[in-house]
Amino acid sequence: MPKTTLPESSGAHDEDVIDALVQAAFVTMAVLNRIGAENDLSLTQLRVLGILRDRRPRMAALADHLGLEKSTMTGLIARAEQRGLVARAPSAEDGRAVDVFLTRTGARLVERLYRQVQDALAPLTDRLNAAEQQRLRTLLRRMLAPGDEH
Amino acid sequence: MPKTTLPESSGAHDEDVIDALVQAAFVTMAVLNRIGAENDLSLTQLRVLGILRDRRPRMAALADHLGLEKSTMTGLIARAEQRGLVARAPSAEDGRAVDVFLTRTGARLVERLYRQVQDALAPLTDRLNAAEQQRLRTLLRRMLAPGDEH
DNA sequence: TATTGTTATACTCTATAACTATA
DNA sequence: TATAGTTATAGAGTATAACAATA
Repeated sequence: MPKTTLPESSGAHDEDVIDALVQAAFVTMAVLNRIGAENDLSLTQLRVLGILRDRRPRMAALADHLGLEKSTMTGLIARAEQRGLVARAPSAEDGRAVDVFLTRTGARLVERLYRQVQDALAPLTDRLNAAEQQRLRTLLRRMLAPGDEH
Repeated sequence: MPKTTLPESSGAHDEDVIDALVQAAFVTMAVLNRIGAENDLSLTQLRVLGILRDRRPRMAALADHLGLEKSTMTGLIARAEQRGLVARAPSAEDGRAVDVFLTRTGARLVERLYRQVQDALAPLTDRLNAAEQQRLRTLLRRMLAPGDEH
């Protein structure tokens, strides 16, 4: 039986794969969090921008995607809009709905953020050689694969 | 060149290992977040409890470990204390310092949370067979290994 | 009636700055 | 003087409840 799951539960235990996964998640999120902070963005704002990178969803779809309430999205998007990163426009199809999308400025920022994330995480993945990276990617993808669960 | 890093950047791209890592991190954090919410705990509170599982740090050490300000810790611990999960006691060695530790109730909760996390993530890791899980664990550990970076 | 989005309200998380007490 | 912790304050993120407009 492993003794640790929460990331800081100390060091020399017989961790299982779940412990390693949780630890990797915390390390990764810490990096994303730092990059966000350096750009005055919360993790949630980072995610919003990531979604909008290649989509133009409605408020409700955004909230759904993030697992947040509609009312939370209103504030989130309002703040991003005030900063000129995103914009809102009434939907053409549904008079009640509002589309959200990146501004030019927002799109440029997203590309910069993407490179920053790559650069910040590369030192970690580079501890593995090319073949190992490939194996890791394959395993993670299979683990995250949607649909059938066996 | 991969087109996605931020987790919701859509589906069928030629993701590299960093993309897979980030996606895995978001999925894992979503699970932790949900379990926290089901127990009325934020991710940060979850981390605090995890640290205290086998430690009795001072406020400053806790803040350091979490990458937060001392003043943030004060509120965090005060709220956990009001709920009876942790307690504070003046340090024996340093008249300025305050030790933090789990109460009996807090310790029981941590064990329950640990099992919940295991149960919630098992469906993901179980998509891999035993040998693959072992390989994944090894790769993640090597990637996260502290110290020498090659 | 049901859905989309916003507003009002309240609480947690977070940082900065100023403070107290001890070292 | 420097360090440990708290308090005061302010802003972001979050949810719930009530609401307006549209479907």
